[in-house]
Amino acid sequence: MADPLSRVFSALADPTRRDIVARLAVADATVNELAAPYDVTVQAVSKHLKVLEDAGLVSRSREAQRRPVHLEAEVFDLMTKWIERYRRQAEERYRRLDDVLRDMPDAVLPQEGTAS
Amino acid sequence: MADPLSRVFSALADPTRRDIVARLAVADATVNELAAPYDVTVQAVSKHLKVLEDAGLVSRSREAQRRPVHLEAEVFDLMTKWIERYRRQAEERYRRLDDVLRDMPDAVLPQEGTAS
DNA sequence: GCCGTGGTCAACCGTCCGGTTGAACAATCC
DNA sequence: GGATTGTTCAACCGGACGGTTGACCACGGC
Repeated sequence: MADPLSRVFSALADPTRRDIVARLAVADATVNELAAPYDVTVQAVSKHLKVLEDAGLVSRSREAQRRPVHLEAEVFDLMTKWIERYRRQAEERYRRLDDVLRDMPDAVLPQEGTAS
Repeated sequence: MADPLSRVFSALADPTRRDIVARLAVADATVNELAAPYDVTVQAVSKHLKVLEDAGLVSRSREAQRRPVHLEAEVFDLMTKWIERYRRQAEERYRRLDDVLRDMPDAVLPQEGTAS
C-alpha cells in the first residue's frame, strides 16, 4: 500500500494503535512500557509501532538498549487537510440545498416523505 | 469491529473509497455512476458503499429503482475531534520541550538530566 | 403481465492483518 | 566473557478484506 494517506488512516483504524498514540501524546515511552497495559505480547505491540512508524506517526530513537517512541504530529495535518476539504464541500452543498428548499414554493412537493 | 472511530478510519483507509467520498462531495450519485470510472465490478463498489454507510459517511435513499448515494458530513467531526486533540497535545509537548531547552543554562550538564 | 434496468445477496478466492511462539540481535551489568 | 534486559525477526494461524461470478430482488416502461 503505497500512498501515505492510506497508511495513516489505516494505522489509526485500530483501537490499540489509537490508544498508543493517545498515550504517546502525553509522553514518550518504550515498547515495554507501551505494551504493559494491554493483554498482548510485546511483539504484537512492536508490530503496531512498526505500522505507526511506516505511517510517519511515530519515530523511534536509540537510547542505550532502549528505543523510546516519540509521536510525530506533522502527519496529522495530511489527514485534517483531506477531511476538511471534503467536509467543507459537503456542508457547502448542504447549505446550498437548504437555500433551494427555502426558496422553493410548494410547487414540487414530493408525494412521499423521505424515509430516514 | 464495534467502535465508530475505527469504522470511519478504516473506511477511509481505502483509496477507492476516499475517491468515492471526494466525488460525492461534489454531487450525489448512483452506484452505477460511481462504479463507472473504476476498473471493478459494480458489486465491488456496492460493497465499498456498504462500508462507507456502516461508518456513517454516506446514506442511501430510494428514488424509483435508483438508490442515490449521499455524503454525510457530520461523521467527519468525530475524526477531526480525535485528531485535533492529540495533535494539540503533541505540539504542546513539543513547545514545552522547546522552552525547557531554551531556558536551560548549561548549568545542568551532568550526563543525564532526567530527574523526575 | 413481462421485459429490461439498477442494485444487492451469496459463495468463493487470494491476500493482508493482528495475534501467537520461538529464536536472534543489541547493549548493559557484573 | 557471560548473564540479563529490551527489542526485533521469522514462521505460522485464523479471520477479515477486496475482488470476482452468478443468482436474485425491486422497480418502471410498454
